[in-house]
Amino acid sequence: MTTRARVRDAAITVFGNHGFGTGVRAIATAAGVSPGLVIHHFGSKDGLRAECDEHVLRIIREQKAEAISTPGPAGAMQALADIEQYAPLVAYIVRSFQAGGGLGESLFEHMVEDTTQYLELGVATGRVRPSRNPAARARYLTLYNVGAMLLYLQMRADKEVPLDYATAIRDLATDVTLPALEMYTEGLLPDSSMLEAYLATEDGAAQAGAAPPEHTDSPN
Amino acid sequence: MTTRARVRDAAITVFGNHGFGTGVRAIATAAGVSPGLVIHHFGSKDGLRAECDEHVLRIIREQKAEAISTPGPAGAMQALADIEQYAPLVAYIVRSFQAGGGLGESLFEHMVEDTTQYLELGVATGRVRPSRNPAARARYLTLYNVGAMLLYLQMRADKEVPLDYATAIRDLATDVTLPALEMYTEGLLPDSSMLEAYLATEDGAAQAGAAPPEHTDSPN
DNA sequence: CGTCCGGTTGAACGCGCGTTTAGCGTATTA
DNA sequence: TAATACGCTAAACGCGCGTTCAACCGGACG
Repeated sequence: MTTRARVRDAAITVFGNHGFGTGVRAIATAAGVSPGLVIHHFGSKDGLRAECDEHVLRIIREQKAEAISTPGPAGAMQALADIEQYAPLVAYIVRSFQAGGGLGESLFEHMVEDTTQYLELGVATGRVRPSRNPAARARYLTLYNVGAMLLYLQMRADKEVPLDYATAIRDLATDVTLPALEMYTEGLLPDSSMLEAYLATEDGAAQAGAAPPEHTDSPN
Repeated sequence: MTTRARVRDAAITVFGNHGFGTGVRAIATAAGVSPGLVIHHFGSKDGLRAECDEHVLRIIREQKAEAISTPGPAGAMQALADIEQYAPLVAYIVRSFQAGGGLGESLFEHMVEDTTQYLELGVATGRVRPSRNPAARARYLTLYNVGAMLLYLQMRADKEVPLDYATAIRDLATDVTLPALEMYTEGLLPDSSMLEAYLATEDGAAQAGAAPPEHTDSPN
């Protein structure tokens, strides 16, 4: 394994555990090299960061991103099996979302796409109710599930300890599964008056119009 | 208005617009004073940050936090009226959630409490379906709505421009209202098999057991 | 064997950070 | 009026940051 790759992997781990504010010297120490060599290989700290982003994205694309791109409580179960193995990657990704950079947005768009296909399949096989605007629903579900997970992890990570993502996500699943399933099967509102009122507005009609305008209450 | 308060308010604005990494000198310039005076008044940068947290929390408590503590698409509408006025506070709060600190958690717990009462009222008046575990549902709804909003705002804020929170939140409402209302009224799953399967498990029974074990499908 | 060249080091540089300190000006007080 | 306390500034200090640079080392090559 080349030194360059060793530095890159060490950077991913250190960035993930301590944030992008960590100094080059700490990364160099973790990789067992000198600070100057890091700059020599990657040009600058930003260059290193960019190469880390690229590498993480490449790994995820290779693995088809199944572990994180399947939202909802169903896919989360089997994802826990892999998450221990990819813990440094997960930490890095969480930091990337929090810090802004392009990687978070890129991953998010992938997840939206995967969710869209996942929901389409569910609708086709009758396991998911159809929507007036499938694209908006897929984006909504992705935004809410990813956002909630990030907030949950971040509130847990306030302690200095690097945080065990596997157990944290397990705890999240424990806390969330019942209300999520309730929501998914029974909804929140006892009747459809609010939805109909919204659909009667100009905005509501426009939003629903992006999908087939006819709407069926029961699938199959 | 005392100079101390002017520095504090300038710090809230600058922290909100450019993050907590901003230097003391920038805050001092924004407040029209010297860097040394900032330290002289607040002891250290952390002391200043703590006083900002305290001040923000006090303002929100005074205003009963109605603008941000009522989740769901209903309360968000009237909140937009006030949000322009409190834009610096909102920016600071968003930064606080992203950066960790105690303020985010504190606000979150307040929101959970408010959501609990809000949902209880809705259930009592028949406008919201009852839950097997109202506490878990309130926490779930708060976590998901706050998390989604933070993620949405943060992905929008990637540009250097300070970001207009009023229009951003309006856009979020536009994107989310239809799928959210669909979800709230019709759910996602066509039948209750998954929910029943989960309730049959040990975990599911334990989670549902925290609420009154009998469950009614229709309110009133 | 001599030469060269890429990988690597350790020391140094410049910079901006948070913070300290000495001193100034002004208003209050005896 | 003289003394004092306080708000405030300007300059500096020490530190850690990202980055640069001269030198070194070991193997490839003529």
